Amino acid sequence: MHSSKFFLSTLKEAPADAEIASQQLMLRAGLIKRVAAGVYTWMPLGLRVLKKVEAIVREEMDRAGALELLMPAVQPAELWQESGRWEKYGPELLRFKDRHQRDFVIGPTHEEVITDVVRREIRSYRQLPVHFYQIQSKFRDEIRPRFGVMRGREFIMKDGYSFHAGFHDLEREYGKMHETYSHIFTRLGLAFRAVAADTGSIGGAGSHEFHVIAETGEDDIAYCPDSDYAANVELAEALAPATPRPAPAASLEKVATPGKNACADAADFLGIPLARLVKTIAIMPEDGALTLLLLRADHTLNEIKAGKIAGLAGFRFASEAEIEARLGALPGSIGPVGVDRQKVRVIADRSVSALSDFACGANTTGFHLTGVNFGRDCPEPELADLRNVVPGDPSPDGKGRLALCRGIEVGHIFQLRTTYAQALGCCYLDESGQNQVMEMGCYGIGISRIVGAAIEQGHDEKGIVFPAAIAPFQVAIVPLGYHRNEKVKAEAEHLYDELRAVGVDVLLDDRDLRPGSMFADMDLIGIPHRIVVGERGLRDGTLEYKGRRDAEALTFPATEARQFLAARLRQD
RNA sequence: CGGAGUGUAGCUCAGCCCGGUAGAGCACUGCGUUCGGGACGCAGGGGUCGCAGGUUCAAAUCCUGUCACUCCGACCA
Repeated sequence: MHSSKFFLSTLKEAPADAEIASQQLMLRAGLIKRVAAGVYTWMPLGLRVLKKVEAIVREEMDRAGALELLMPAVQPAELWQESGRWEKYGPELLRFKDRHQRDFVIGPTHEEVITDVVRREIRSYRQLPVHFYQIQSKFRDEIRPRFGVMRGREFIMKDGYSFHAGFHDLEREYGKMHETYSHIFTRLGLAFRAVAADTGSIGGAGSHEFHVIAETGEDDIAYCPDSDYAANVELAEALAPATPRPAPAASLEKVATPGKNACADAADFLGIPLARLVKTIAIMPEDGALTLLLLRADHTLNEIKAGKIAGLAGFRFASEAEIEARLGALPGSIGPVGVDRQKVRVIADRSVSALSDFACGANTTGFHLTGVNFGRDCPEPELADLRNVVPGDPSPDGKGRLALCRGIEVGHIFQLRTTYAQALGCCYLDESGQNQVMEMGCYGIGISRIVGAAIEQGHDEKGIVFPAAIAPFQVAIVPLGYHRNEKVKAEAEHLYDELRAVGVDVLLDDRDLRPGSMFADMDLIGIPHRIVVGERGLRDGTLEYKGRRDAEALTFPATEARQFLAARLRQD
């Protein structure tokens, strides 16, 4: 490709509202253009990157035996009503009516459509297993689209769905996909980690997320540097403290703490560490029975864990009015002492149960209690794992301590089991002629998000540093004086033809620009290898090479260009 | 959904407080000089100041409404 025939639209300055490096660089390099909030056009340069990501994903999925198909973005409401998600899926699901006033959605995912296809097509266990996948645009009406293509509303996803006669076969396919995903992200040149993830209501160990490690990631990942344990913080278990609760030493006292509603203020005022103050979070389960959750003030509530406790599914936080009506005090002054256990359920994180002589709200507005002890001052609470793990917590696999990092979720594999197959009646006849519900797995990769994640992981002050596998071009030829010097032009074109002939993806920058502008552009758009053809070098028959990450350029004989580059490209 | 803020040229922004008929840098067009890390000179093109009302002799500027976008919060006890 010649630059003059291509379309480069680079900017010196990033648009003001771009927040993170990848978003700024994608806009500056002209990979994408914003059309609306969370909606982007992929420009020719960006599309080349996207296509390379797609190609790798497609190749590995095909190799794993999955079959590509293409489902519609527009889906009839009936399917969503049948699965129950027409009601369950919130405002993220974009709904609309056609000219006949029939309800439709723009697909945020395709479990319903694929299950509908399979239930119509497959009758017998002899036809199973099958695994279909597609690479296609999705739409989710995110509350707050941000970070460019990282959390866009319209985005491109590879989504695959497998169907099985029996759970064992699903587990086999799941394992194969775990492996396939690892291959894919390795080939893409990304630093990633596979982490155990929440399985929601389905339960079991059947869900892993693949995260690209990056500071700007939106997920917290807990991992153990001394073992292979890794889990999303949503899921990572906070083990019960190993040390038993010390015997009570202090007496119960009620202390006025006017205006000290925030934990940090109250602890400070009482002169105790945050870890000895217990905060009380009032929630309202669906049955309307007020429930108090007790956490150490230095810990934070994990809502997913809380939602899994029997009776608490679908809870919401209690309102100030509800709290005052049931407990007689305002939030910030509530606690477990003196509440009527017949009417109010009290659940403590296991770390709270290991405390003695702690402080908490007094259920009198503006007062705290100190020297509180379970058993003595109030009944023992129910115990549960309610909190998010923190760095230094023991690893759940017993092999060291946890550390935290941030990750960008680029892949997710999930054992759906029979949830959708059951709802939609997706069945087969087994060997004995019995009707059985199919076991299902689903496997997603955020294609467009990967481009952002790769840039988040690979950039410097000059711009993008693409992994070789997904760079828009492998090699840039920058001729100095293309329009003034016939020799330079001839040598550049010769090299271009030579590289093209052996299948190298090369961009020849034949624009009539000053050298600095061309260098800056080639660096900004992240091309891994650069060859400079200049009058100076040609006088003694040399060209100049610089890798995108290299500090210095080096020269080599022009006659050896092809071999020289072949060696460099092999190292990618 | 709550809070805050921003809409002026393709991009980054000034002008608004204190009303007087729109600017800078980059980008773009032409000519010339330049040509190994985002050149310089001269001459140009481009904006109904988000939109709609209102106040005023006069509105980018003041007032009201509206739309769009951005940020923060939604672990608060």
